[in-house]
Amino acid sequence: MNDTFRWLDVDEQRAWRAFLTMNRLLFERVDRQLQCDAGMPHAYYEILVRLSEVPEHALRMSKLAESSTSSRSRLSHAVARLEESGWVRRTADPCDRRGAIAELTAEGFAALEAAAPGHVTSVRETLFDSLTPAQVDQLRAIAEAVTLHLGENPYPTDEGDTPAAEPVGG
Amino acid sequence: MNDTFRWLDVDEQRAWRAFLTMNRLLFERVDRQLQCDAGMPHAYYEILVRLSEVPEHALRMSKLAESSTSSRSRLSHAVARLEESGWVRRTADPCDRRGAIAELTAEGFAALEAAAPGHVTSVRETLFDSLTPAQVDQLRAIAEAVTLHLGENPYPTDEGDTPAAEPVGG
DNA sequence: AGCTCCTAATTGAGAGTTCATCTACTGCGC
DNA sequence: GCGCAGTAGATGAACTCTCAATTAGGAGCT
Repeated sequence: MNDTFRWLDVDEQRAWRAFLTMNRLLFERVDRQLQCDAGMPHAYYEILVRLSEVPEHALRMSKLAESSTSSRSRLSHAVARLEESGWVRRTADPCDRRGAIAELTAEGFAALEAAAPGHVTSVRETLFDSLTPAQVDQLRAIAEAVTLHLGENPYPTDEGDTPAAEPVGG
Repeated sequence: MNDTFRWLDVDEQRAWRAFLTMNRLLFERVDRQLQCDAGMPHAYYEILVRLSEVPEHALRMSKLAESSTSSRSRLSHAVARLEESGWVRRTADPCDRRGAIAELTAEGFAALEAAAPGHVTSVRETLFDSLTPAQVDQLRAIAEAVTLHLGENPYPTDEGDTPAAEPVGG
């Protein structure tokens, strides 16, 4: 493509392929566990987590999309589904009537609390149990570097809003 | 879940969340690039890569599923689509008539060759350009550890078969 | 007011994945 | 040969995601 084009060298190839394999296995398991035990895919769990960490358990759709690294369209569909399940409620924003506010319901919070331990366990078993503390730190540094390089915030939650109440966030 | 249940500690939380953010951004870009420029999602590109690396450019469906870390069902659908595009051909296995053999066509190989540089460029830009060589090595080690811990082979291609011809594998 | 441009969010179609089910064939024991 | 369990793969429905189009409201200008 560029005049500086290079194939991946041997180390990069191995890293990329191992990374792909890890990702498929990891998210396959995490997703399946959540789907079975909590009735929702991981993307939806994340949305509930974001809401649970915000004052009033409510957030503008656009903010929620940012903080869950989700497209607006995806979020619309997701919240529609979560609303059907009774876990989220949508209300109009009184200040800007274009906007909608998604709010975690009591049932949604309860579902999250019920799902969290199983989810954390599966994350621990599939990821952290394999790694040394040094590797956990390396992984964080790598992920932060990549995300920042792509011009994004690695921790979309920390954008000036106040933090969590419960440690539900897996 | 266990009597040894623990929440994620602060370091683990940060690592997990940064990892999630990186993954979404990374695969979103890689997938979009391939979809736009080559007309296939990354999962399908991987299937073509696996076939291209194998003698005769042909493999039993079940072997192909293993080596692309894919479920059988997914592979069936995927190969059906790839067959429509004329990139893969399916023939019956003469030895075991339950089996089917997927074979990369000349058009499929050409499509792969055409797609490879753009794909490698996007992988480089979204991942490797952000990392030091040491981090590339750390990432590989982490991915290998996790994959092995889950009882799988980080490099499903290297299972005793002979290796690649062209460096198409991004 | 009227017009244009922009932002917020929803909607519907199309594509990919998963799950459960189904067909076809193999291999083994009776 | 017959039955039966197990394997290889395909299939259809349900679900999620993406993309493009659409609705609806705000902001600024004349």
